[in-house]
Order: sequence, then structure tokens, then C-alpha cells
Amino acid sequence: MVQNEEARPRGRPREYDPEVALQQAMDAFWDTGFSGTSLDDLSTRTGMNRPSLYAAFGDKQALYLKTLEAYLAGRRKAVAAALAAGRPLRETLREIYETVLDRFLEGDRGARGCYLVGTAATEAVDNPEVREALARSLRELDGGFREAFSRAKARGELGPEADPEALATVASAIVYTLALRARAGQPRAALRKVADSAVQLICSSGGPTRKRRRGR
Amino acid sequence: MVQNEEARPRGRPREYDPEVALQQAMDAFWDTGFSGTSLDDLSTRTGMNRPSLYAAFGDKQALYLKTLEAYLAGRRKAVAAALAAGRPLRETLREIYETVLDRFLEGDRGARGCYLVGTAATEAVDNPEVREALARSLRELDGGFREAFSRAKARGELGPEADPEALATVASAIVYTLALRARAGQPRAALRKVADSAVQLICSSGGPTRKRRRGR
DNA sequence: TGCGTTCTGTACTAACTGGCATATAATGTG
DNA sequence: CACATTATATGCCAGTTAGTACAGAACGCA
Repeated sequence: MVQNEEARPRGRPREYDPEVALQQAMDAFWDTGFSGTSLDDLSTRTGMNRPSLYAAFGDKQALYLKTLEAYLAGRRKAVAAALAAGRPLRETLREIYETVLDRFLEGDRGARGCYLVGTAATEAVDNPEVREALARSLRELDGGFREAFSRAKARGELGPEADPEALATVASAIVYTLALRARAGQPRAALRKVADSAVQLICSSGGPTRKRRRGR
Repeated sequence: MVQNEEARPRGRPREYDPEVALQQAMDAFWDTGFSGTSLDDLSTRTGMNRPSLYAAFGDKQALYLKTLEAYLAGRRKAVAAALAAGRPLRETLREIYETVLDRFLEGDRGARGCYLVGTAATEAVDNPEVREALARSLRELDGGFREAFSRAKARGELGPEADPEALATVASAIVYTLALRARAGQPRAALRKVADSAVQLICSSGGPTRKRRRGR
């Protein structure tokens, strides 16, 4: 797929892969935030010089917004995959949190948590576009969890009193607290414990169904 | 207390109140983060010129760390007050969340959420001192909630199966999600709903005690 | 009044910031 | 081969950054 047979563009070929470069720019912002990351940093991390950066992604803010969208697209895909598996609620939640933790704990300079919490939150007050992107991302994750709880309720895994909307806000709150804790340096074991506690609390709520009372 | 009879210091008197200035510096950081706030901004917001800022608080980072400590001291006080009242768990939680929301929603340039989430989280990867302060603050809030749940359990408000540690991580996660949602621009009513849902979920957990099943 | 002390105001520096103009290199096409 | 096209590379710009030197102002004390 690298050397596609499609008509090759005319001029000098690029020496970078736009997708890779976007990921590298994201890594830079992820470590030091939007304001804390200079064009020099971005240039170094991507291996592109500044004019190439501008030609490819526009100015600094445009580049940042593109990394935000890329991050959201990745998360959307991961959540959809976890839902599509159609497994029991408890396992679905555990898988989502485990996937999320993998992502939050990677990074060569230490755990970085959620990209939104680490970068967009700071910029959101001053920058309406970032604030809007952050708001959309919150709604999106809420929606994903709500879907999971609705299905579980329909399957009888949750009692009739369970409120998917309310459970979803708690479930997504756990994601953000994991992000913050990861960024504060808490080890994986501690984070997993947080996630497990939450899964337990959430899944044993909402009425009489309660499948297992002995788990943890 | 302004004009104290104690020996007035020798030289030219300051024209600023250190506590007020620290609060104003905090406001500046709160809006635009550590890297996004320049010394000019700080100078303007505090009304102090730069040499005075340096003499009073040290360099930018030292000033920022002092605002962090001041914020934590304020939060510590508020949590302690809510606990000291000795009211039922449900009311104590509600009071804490309501106090927190008041603080998160103030600010002339829009809601700003939690100071830690809005400023320290971004800096934490690159700056060990900030990371450590953030870690301490997380432990502190966890500890406050744990105390509340332990007492509630001892009073029989929670069942014997309730795990104060686990409940505390969920309860503090709600604080941080409120911070993020506030910063994303969600209105007070939506945030209050999040808090109420969480209180309901938390207080109806942990075994057979369940005082009221009709609430909400 | 003169002196030491402490703060303020102005102005400066060297480094860095985001952004861009310009020159040059590498490709396809005729 | 010359040419248009698209990329890279160097270097510049004006504005901003964090931090400081220095002169002067406002006090207590003698």
C-alpha cells in the first residue's frame, strides 16, 4: 500500500508521511500542551521544517485541531469495537478501561493520560474552537457508554431501575480520572484498581438483577 | 487587622497585598494555563510590576507553585468544613459537589473548572514538581472522601459490604469530571444532574442498608 | 536634615516566538 | 533537454518571552 499504482503527483515527492507526522505532532503537544509546544519542537519531532509544516497542516492552531480530530477518531473506533463485540456489560467496560489505560500509559517521557485532558482542557477557556471540540468529545464518550448501558438493560443485565444516562456519566468520569491519575504518575496497578472498583459499583447497581454478589 | 500595631517594617511600604496578588495571579493562570500566561499578563492582572513580582514570589514557576498550594489549602478547608458538619452522607456529598460547582463556574471569562485540571495537568508531564503537587492533591481529595465514607459506614448509612476506598475514588472522579465539563462549557443544570446521579449511585450501593429506594 | 532600607518604575537584554520570503532540489511532462 | 510543478532548506522578520540592572521614591530612624 506504500507504493500505490495510482497516478503519482507531479512535483518533488514529499519526504514525510502526513499521518505519521500528525501523530508525531500529537506526541509533542501531548507532552507539553499547546502553548508549551513551539514550532521548533514540532519541527524537530516531525522531522519537517516549518514551511513544510505550514504547507501540510496550516498554522499551529490548525495543526493542533487536526491532531485533536485524529485523536477523537481513534477513540471513536476503539469504543465502537468494544461495543460491537456484544459481550456482557462487565467485560465490555473492563475492555474499554483496559484499552484506555494502554493508551494513557504509553509515551517515552512518562504516562500522559488523555490527550484532551492534557492539552484541550487548558486551552478551552481561551479558545472557543478547542472548547467546542472538547464539548463534542465529552458528548461522544457519554453517548458511547449510554449505548452500552442501554443494550445491557435491554438484555436484562441491568435492572429496570437502571438509568443509562446517569451510569454513562459515571462511567466516563472514570475515564477522565484515570487520565488525571496517569498524568500524576500513579502506577498501572493503582489505576486498574480504580477501574475495577468502578465497574463493580456500576454493574451492581440499578435494581434487583445483580447476577453475582461475590465478585470482589 | 489591616493596620496592625506591630512594628511596621522599615523601608517603603508595599502597595500590594500579597494574598490578593497571589489570588489574581491564580486567576491569570486559571484562564490560560502556565505556559500560556506571560509575565506581562501576570503583571497586568496583579497590578505589580515585574521586579515586585520577583521580589515577592520568585520566578514564574515559583509563583505558580505558590498559587497551587493556595488553591489546595482552600479546597482542604472546604472539604474539612463539609465533613465537620457531621450530616448524613447524602447531604455531605451534595454539599461538597455544590461548593465545588460554585468554584468551577465562577470566572469573568467563562467557567474554568478545577485549577488543577485546568493548569497542573498539562504541566505535569514535563515538570516533576507540578506532577508531585498534582499527585498529592489527588491523594488528599481521595483521603477526604474516604473519611466521609468510613464515617458513614460506621454510622450504618452504608452496608457492611461498602468499600470506602473504592467509593472515594468514584466520588473524586465525579469532581474531576465536573471540572472538565464546566471547562467545556456545560451549563450548571447539566453539571448538577451529573452530581446528583453520582450521589444516588454511590449512596445506594454497598449492601442491604439502602435507606430510601424512592429518591430520584 | 541626612542616611539606611525597602519598594516601585523604566528600560534593557538575550533568547525565543510564530510566520514567511526566497532560493534550491527533485520529480513528471513535452 | 527545457519547463512547470511540488517539495525542502536556509535564513530572516517583527513581536514577545523571562528575567534583571539601575535610578528614583517612600518610608523609619537618628
